Amino acid sequence: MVRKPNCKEVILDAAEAVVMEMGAVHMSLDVVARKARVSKGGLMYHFTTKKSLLKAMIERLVKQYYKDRAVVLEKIKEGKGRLLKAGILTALAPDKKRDRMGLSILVVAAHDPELLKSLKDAHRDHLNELTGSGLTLERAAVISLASDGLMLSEMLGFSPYSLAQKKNIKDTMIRMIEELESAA
Amino acid sequence: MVRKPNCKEVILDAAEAVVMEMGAVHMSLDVVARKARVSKGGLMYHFTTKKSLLKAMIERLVKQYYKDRAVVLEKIKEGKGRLLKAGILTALAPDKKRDRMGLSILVVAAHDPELLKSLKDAHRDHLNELTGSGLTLERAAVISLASDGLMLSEMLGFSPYSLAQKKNIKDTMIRMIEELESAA
DNA sequence: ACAAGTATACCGACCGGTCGGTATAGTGTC
DNA sequence: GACACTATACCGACCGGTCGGTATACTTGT
Repeated sequence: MVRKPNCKEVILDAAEAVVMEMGAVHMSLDVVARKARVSKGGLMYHFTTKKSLLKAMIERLVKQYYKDRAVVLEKIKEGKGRLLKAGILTALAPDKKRDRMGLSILVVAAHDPELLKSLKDAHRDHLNELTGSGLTLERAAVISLASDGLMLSEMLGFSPYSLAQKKNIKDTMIRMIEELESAA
Repeated sequence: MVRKPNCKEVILDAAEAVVMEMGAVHMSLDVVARKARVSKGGLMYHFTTKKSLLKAMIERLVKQYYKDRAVVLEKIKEGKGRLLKAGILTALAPDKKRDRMGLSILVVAAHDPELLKSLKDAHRDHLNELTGSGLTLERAAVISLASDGLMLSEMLGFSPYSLAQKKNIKDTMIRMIEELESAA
């Protein structure tokens, strides 16, 4: 009987994988346990209820979210004029993690929307940080909305854009905001 | 035994209401039937499987989507210079229907993501229509992304913006794109 | 005009299976 | 010996789907 050093993380990963493969509704505890190569008892040992598993999923996600945001804020602070560029680049960056993020949000939203509260707070915090860094609410919102839009697209498997197109789109947005910046 | 004149529509409405109230996962056939004041047998008469109900949900939604798009395209065609304004205004318009739309997408995505295909096609068509009307892909993408972002926000109950703020955001985006327009 | 037949629209009990959760006895590791 | 599990059995609730039956509306032969 091998002790798993970070069993919780393994289970969380498995849960995400299950959602990706079978859809949010079909994420049952048995299936997750099997995927994580853990007995059901083992799973229940770490997460006493399904709700606690779901909660852990978004909590891990929110944690990652804040970590990413710290990087953005750092970039914004150091390069004053380029703050928007930094913000948008990060917001629109194609990220493997973002896909998983979308999936986790989807499961939780489907099972128990109330659990999204902490994510909602993180989202609002992000907006506040952006505006606090000298951006007007509107410009921050544009960045935020574009980021959300891209996430939704990836999350549902939409996003008809090629990688090259995505780059062009990003460039366009940066130009748009920079022009606005200099006009103000 | 009263015959309902448009029973299918009533059931579809009920399904959406159930999702809104209890979350996507808890949308069972029994609950939907009860909500629609139809017996389970009655529901199964109209929708032989749950999948067919889900399919009907997004099909109705896609139909509405195309109807809305027709209006936008009309506006774009008549006022050449203001095409972007018209497009963006419609894309960002706060719409009660959009909320239900998001919810329906959420259920279907949770149950059987494959069923989203027709919506995906509609989404792509919309982009093609925008680019076909003289917009570059990038500008069309910005409109599209912002629209998606707003939908995601509403869909998950995010969107910390007040109505006045939303108006400002829209104005900002319009200004941004108009400036880009004149610069080109 | 009306009975007979047929298609349509709907009811609600029921079935097999799955789900979240509980319980319990046992096992290797620190 | 506490901890971190495995393995398995079980429970009640609920789920999607079936089925036999019934009420209503439309057609048709006479």
